Amino acid sequence: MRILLVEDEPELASAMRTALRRYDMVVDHATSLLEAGDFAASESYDAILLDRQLPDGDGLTLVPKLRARGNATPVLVLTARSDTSDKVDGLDMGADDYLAKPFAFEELLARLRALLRRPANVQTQVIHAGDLAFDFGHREVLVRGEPMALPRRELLVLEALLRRTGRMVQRSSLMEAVFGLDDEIQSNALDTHVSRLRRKLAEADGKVEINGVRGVGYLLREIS
Amino acid sequence: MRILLVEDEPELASAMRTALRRYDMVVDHATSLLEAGDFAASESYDAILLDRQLPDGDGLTLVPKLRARGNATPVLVLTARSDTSDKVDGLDMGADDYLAKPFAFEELLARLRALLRRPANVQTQVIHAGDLAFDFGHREVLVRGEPMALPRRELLVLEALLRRTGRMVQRSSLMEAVFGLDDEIQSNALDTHVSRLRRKLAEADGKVEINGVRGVGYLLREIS
DNA sequence: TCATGAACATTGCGGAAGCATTGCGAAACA
DNA sequence: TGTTTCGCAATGCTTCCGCAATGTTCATGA
Repeated sequence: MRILLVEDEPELASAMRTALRRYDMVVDHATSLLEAGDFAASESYDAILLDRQLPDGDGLTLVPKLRARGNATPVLVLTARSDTSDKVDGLDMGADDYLAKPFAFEELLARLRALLRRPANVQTQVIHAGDLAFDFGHREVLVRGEPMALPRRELLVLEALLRRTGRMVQRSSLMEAVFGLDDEIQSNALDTHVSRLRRKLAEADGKVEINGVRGVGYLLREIS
Repeated sequence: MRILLVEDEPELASAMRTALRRYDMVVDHATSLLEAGDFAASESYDAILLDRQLPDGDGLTLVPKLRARGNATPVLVLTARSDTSDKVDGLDMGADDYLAKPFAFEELLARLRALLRRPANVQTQVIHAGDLAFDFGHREVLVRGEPMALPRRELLVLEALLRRTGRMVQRSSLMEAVFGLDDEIQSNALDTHVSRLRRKLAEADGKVEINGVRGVGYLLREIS
């Protein structure tokens, strides 16, 4: 579990960090709104613990920014103020829960657990063809739901072909997708990979086929 | 929005009902645990407002029953008691939020809105694979019911893999889960942990296996 | 239609890159 | 302060990859 702690008071921050670590959480620590925004943008967290009183503004203002960026990370807001209208603000701005300081650490933990209970599986783009599913985000090929191990280069070939299922992919464009720019390949390495991929697909799936077209390139086709 | 209100005190119940209606919520009203259970089983609600002090027992006991039936309706617990340990109880039993009486109606509404915004809490607290059970609430691994001690880093690896049992977990994503940001690991530390974890799993369980996939990452698989 | 050459297909091989495992010293923890 | 755990580096091992050799297909032209 990875947590972003946004708290400028050094003592409290350090105590919380230690306590959270005791529960096997990996904690990143930001001390300002600005820093917090950067962290949240560049890393991915399971939850954010957010103090309101920060040197460069009200922590709450971070929440709508995150949401606008499509970041749905659960946010637990910590604050010294505890009257009702403040709570309402926090929850209405898209925070997920609210905890008034001072708090018992146990309660913090329990609330955190409640937030983390939600599914953590990030949805990524998946392309289907035949009985194949290619999960781009996780760089994984599934055959009828079962993962199939593929070497890196073959995976790249398959990816490039699947992105244009049923249509031609130029040889040059395949080369670029598989080898990039830096490698200067001077053999039939590409053909080799295509060949090996073909065999594996035939064994595992049998419903897709890679056709070569002389002088042009390759295309992947579903066979009926 | 359809709400189930579980509250035996007639006056309070009536007031809440009226207030909720004003916000266009459809309210069903139960006055006992038994009745609440029936309602929840036969109808479907967007949220449940649950008093703890009911004529036939502690309202909280309803929550695990619901969850066991696969009912993931958000539950907001209302109670006169407000010390920390009670709150922890409530949240750990699967309730989603907690509000101490007396409360401002505005806060109730804000918390309710926050609950309704959440994606349904479907994920269990415990993940099973082979003879393993990973209890997220208590941060503990059980092998055939017996607790198994694991160092922090290995536990993090296992957790990350179990959250996607049978599917790829990218190396980078594992690194994040295990080390976070601040550590700049420049060795094969991750491989080390995976290796040690492998050995322990093989000894203790034998029904799960961690497969490495070159250039991509790892996946945890149940072996048949 | 057949000969011919060019482009693609397949397969084995050696070097290399990536992973697995283990011991060790330092750091964290109790 | 004794114990556990962690990061690291050294070692051995498996897999992968580019290559080249060989086989196959296909278009072309006589």
